[in-house]
Amino acid sequence: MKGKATSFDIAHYAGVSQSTVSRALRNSPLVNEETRKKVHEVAKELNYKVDKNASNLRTQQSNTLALLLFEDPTKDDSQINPFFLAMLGSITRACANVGYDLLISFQQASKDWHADYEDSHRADGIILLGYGDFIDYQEKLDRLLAQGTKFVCWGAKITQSPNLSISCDNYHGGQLAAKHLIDIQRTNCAFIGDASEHSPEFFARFNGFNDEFTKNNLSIDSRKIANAISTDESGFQATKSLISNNIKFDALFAASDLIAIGAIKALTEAGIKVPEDVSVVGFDDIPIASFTNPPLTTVQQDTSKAGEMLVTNLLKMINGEAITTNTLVPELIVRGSTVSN
Amino acid sequence: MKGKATSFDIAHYAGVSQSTVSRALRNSPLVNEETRKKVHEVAKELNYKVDKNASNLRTQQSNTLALLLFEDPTKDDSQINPFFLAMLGSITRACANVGYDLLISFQQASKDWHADYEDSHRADGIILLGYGDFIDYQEKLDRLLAQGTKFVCWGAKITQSPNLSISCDNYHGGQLAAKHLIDIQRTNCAFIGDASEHSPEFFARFNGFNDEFTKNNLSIDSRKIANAISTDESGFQATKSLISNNIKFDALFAASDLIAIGAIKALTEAGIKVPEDVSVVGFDDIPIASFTNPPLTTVQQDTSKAGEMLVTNLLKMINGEAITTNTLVPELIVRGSTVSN
DNA sequence: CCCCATTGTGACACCGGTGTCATGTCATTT
DNA sequence: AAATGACATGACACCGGTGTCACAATGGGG
Repeated sequence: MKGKATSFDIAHYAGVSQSTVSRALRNSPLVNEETRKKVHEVAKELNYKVDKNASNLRTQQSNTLALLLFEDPTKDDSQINPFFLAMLGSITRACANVGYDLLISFQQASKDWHADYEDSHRADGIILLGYGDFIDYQEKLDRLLAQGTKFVCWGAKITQSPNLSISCDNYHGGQLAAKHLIDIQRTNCAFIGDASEHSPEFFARFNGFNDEFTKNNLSIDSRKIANAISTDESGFQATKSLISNNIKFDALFAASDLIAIGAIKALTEAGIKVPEDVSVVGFDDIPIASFTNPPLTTVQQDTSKAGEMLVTNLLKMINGEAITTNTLVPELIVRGSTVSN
Repeated sequence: MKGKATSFDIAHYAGVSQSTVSRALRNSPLVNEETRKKVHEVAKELNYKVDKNASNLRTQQSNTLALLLFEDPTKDDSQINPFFLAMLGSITRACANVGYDLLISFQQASKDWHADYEDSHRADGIILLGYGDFIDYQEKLDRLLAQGTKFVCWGAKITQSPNLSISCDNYHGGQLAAKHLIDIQRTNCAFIGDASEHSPEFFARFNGFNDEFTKNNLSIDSRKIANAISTDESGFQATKSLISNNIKFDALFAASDLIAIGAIKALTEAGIKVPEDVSVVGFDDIPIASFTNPPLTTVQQDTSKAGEMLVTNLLKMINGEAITTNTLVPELIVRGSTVSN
């Protein structure tokens, strides 16, 4: 036997037509039980596998989803944001559970990525994963929308069609962090992240945090807010600049765990003790979080559920079903960076 | 315009035949420069993208690689081994660099996974990634080999065709760990991992380690060897059992960082100080390693290079070219778990 | 005994490209 | 002016399945 077996080969050996082979292999009720068995037998013997390209071409669907990962451009090229890595893992699993393949691709925001996968019929739908800043992509997202491409977004705000966007309840997460710090009486608080609508996720976290403070007749001093993107390096620099400007605080809320890790490093290097002098709260609960020194108190996003939600919602869209949930409830995980034991 | 544009639509609007469109879009030298431009113009206007299924079907290749990840069965379902996650990231990048798509799939060792992707023409080649224990898969690997499926393996020993296997020089890595411990005069050493050929990677690490000790007229007491799979939990339990058996040692070599992290936890809980009482060396240098308390001294595998090597070697195989390198040189990273500063 | 419904199967068009071969045009050679 | 070749393009078979339609065989009801 040269090359791979085709359905014609099976047909030949099973003594039926190619049509029947196709039907039998897909367990169509139209074929006789006996022929069905026979065909399956021969197929197994010849190690036959349906050619996905042919099948996809004919049915016009691929049973494949594409995952596009956008990264902070300043990131070291070999390191991926651990939160996304965790999401990637859970999305992969979620896809496997529903029998879909997953295509993965890293994208530069600048590139002409939009819809490439779905347009070329490589995937039935697309999952977009990037830290917050989707405003730059708005135009491209609009185009996807106009083209009728099926996609879901993590964290982004898509005003025209809010269902496309799936995210953790970042506002509530911010509140949780604030409540905790108020509980432990650390109310002179700094914020490291991006308190502007440019980063919708970070902004929501900040707003929840800030509103909770306000509700308790407290406030965040605007001088204690420093910008950072989601890397430990950026968090390190931002915190260092606060310290060197001689700004005092006894608590610090970081918009992400990586930022928090950088912040802890900056504090420690400056001889400021965590949590004795400054309590630090992060956001995400990345795997590293429980291994830092001290272990990081953080607002947990359940990546496992998140991945599942992205996949199931996308499939619902593809199948024209209604989407019911698109928000994930975060949870506060208290560890040693806020309270010593 | 209903549905997506096809090459016939382009042909119609550009006033040429469909054949010419196909040629023009692939920049065939056969078409006139002017028509080429015209066709590209129309294609762009209609937002045309080549249908990959049709194209792949005709050319019998997919420009896609498949990555199969095998995991330790005892693993928590939502957590992926960080080392593999890092590899996944680098493989993804390496694929992107050479213009290939990457299909990702998690597999149970028991499942009938072999060659599914390549047989069904979804991928041109397969990358197998799993921690060591490929002996169980030998039969399946043989079948892949017999079928002529193109694939590469991380870490596995494939005796019939050693080029298929790509790995870090685990033996040398073990030597590095041993040299370091001997240097700092910690020679009463325990080993946690699997010192049997059942886990080829762990076994090689142990052998390198052990041989280096022997070379220096030292030895590893066999009672100080405990089995563990590559999870922190398993490392924790194994170390705990050594301690509770009242076995004394002043150094510990763990076959992987996760094991080392579990070991440190067990030691700390038992009131044994790292590194003052026991120096701990891991293997892999996963991202967490530098954040543990104390930071972990470990043998680094350059995942970035590893991913690249897997991809380029696989492509060489697909294209029938010779493979030159299949070994990665590890490097010792000294941190606080062996020497205090 | 004829009609019609049911069941199982084969023939065939079709999905949207790619590659081969044939054809046509024009400039160059003899 | 006829022959040769280069260049540009169109027609068409083909990749390997899927879905529709036609048709044969069987069985039950009128």
